[in-house]
Amino acid sequence: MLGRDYHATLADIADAAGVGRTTLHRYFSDRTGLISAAIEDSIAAIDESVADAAIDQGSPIEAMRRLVTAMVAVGDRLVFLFGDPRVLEGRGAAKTPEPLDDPVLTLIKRGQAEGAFDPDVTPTWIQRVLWSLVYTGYQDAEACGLPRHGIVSTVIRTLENGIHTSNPEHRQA
Amino acid sequence: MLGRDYHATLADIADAAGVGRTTLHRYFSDRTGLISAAIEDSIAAIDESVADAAIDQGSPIEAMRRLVTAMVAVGDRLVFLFGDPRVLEGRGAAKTPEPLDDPVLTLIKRGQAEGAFDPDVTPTWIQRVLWSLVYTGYQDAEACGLPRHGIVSTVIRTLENGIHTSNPEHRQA
DNA sequence: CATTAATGGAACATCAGTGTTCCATTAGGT
DNA sequence: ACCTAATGGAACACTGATGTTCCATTAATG
Repeated sequence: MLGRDYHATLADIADAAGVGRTTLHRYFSDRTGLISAAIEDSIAAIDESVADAAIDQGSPIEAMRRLVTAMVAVGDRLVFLFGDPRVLEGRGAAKTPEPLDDPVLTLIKRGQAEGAFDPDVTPTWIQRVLWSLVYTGYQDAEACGLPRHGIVSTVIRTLENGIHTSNPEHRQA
Repeated sequence: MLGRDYHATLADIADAAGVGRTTLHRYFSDRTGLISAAIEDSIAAIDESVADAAIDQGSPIEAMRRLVTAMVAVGDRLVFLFGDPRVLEGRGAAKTPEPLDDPVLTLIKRGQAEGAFDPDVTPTWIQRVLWSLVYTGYQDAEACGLPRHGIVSTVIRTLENGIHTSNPEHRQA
């Protein structure tokens, strides 16, 4: 719910959850409390999903494919956490939610070192592209009601090869 | 300003513009009036920039590169218009702001027909990837203060070839 | 069945953002 | 220098979201 609209009213949230607004306040002291709880929960869910992908094992390309699958699976949490930059704004250095960034960057660097990923761009850029395509794919699936595995395939395909047909003569000037 | 935060206070906006809140109300009847004006302005600016790119001419690949350059140049407007889906929500069928979608889709279809772009994904998907990478690149440039031409190159590179090194044996299973 | 805890509706004060009015000040044009 | 229009500050009412209290109702437990 908060992923779809970070500024959703507490009444709307309670409504969507099928409980009364009073009950919501009984479980979460105030709005920030609820947001914090949602953030914790999302980070935990994403962390678990990424951990399950075991991206430190196998070839970088296969690991990246598993990672994309894992990320799409928790797309709603990703949209919530990173869709609106204001969600994580207040917690800059305090509770860095990036135990998930680290293994991903490690994978990217490993892939670059092994010659699988483009070594001429920064690992951070690849990470952002990854996130960006997963986000786009997830949104697409949500909007059109497409099945997840199709989206995962498309995201992986584009992530790996871009939008060109796969002949190698087109290179940047 | 509205691009960075769609829910910015009118006082903040007036402040950022260096005028008083009263003056703001004198020029724009109400908040929706200001938003509408900003939307109109952004659409016009994007439209002009995209028109200048002349994406109906030249090879699809070159045209796409010019399009990316043009889009990054008006990145702030794009972030405002499409960053928060609620901006364009109220104006669904009324004032379709997609005179810019059409030429882009035309270019994509032309590129697919001429064998330049991946024919196995939908034009809409390519369009969303394009937008997504431009958005990501622009945000990156804003955050790190990078020069625009560098970002443009990186976006084009990733858009065309993905994150793989450019050998064609890695294909989806 | 009786007791207890949880629920959710209603009502309330509070606060922030908005839109308006009024007026003193200032910038621009003659 | 003078007149006019634009500006922006202060104050106000209004609205919607929030957080709180109180109480009737319901579900769960013995």
